[in-house]
Amino acid sequence: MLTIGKLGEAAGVKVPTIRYYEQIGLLPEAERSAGNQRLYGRKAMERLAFIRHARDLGFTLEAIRDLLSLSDRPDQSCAAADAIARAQLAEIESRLARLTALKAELERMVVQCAGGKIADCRVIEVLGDHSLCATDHRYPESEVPS
Amino acid sequence: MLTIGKLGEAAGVKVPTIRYYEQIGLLPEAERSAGNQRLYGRKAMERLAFIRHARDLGFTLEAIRDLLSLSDRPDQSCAAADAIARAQLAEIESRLARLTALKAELERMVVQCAGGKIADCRVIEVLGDHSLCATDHRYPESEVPS
DNA sequence: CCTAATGTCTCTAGCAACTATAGCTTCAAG
DNA sequence: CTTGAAGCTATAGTTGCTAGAGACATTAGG
Repeated sequence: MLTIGKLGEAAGVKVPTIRYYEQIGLLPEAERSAGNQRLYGRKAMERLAFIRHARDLGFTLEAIRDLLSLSDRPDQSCAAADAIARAQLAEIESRLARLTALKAELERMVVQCAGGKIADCRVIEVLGDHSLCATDHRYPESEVPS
Repeated sequence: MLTIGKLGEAAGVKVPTIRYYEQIGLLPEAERSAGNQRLYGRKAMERLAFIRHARDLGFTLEAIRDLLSLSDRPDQSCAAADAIARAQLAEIESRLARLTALKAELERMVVQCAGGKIADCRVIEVLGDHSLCATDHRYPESEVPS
């Protein structure tokens, strides 16, 4: 049995985070030693590793909660797990597309900064004027106030 | 002069967000009408557009605060603005790389889910076992508890 | 065996960047 | 003149932790 510190070290999760996961019900309440310290066995370790891995993949704690409750019922269809993973994949693909566009715009900004004065700085200028950039702008010219 | 609702609509920023920006000092305190309602002119609109655009590009409010104070001193060198933008670019590049790796792993997981039972589900399995994935795993086998 | 240094305990508050709610007042349209 | 939308303030909630305070537990060294 491991104390919370050892578990955290082993799983690459900080101690307060483990206590937090217990608090919100992602981890079951741990056994306690005579001196009231939490003790963890292999099952807790595996559950924590599952959580950490899913977090690394960008799943929200809510999604992880769902996945964990699915994995507790191994005889059910895995369609739900598949759906959660697919949703996560779609989410990541959309973030990826967005970030790629942002990167392009930032690169343009940075390249165009000639190292002069603020008044001529493309970074400031581009940020201040939607029409200078390629990304969606949400208000028509007509609505710009006087 | 625009009321807060019109300004928000025009700039694509929600009303409580505008009040929040004022509260934390990103926007100056707005003029008020006789009935104590906020009124905004073109300068406020431009400042808000600047903030929204920078937020869209992923800059933190802190970075935006810095950029705004730079843009208030147009005679200074733009090296600082350039540095902020470059840092943001580096940050985005790193997130991009990470997301690309995650996407690959999620795709593998999803493809391998044969549509059977949870017990055989690759999604659950891969999440539960670090050794089945390609990403960094932070604890050596020797530290896995009994 | 005692002490000092860690480690753990609970509880509370804080972080970013908003979002939502409650209970008002003010404004614009009919 | 009334009604409904939009505004006001103030407070609390969100997600996923992280940091502190002050008290108890455990362990390593002398």
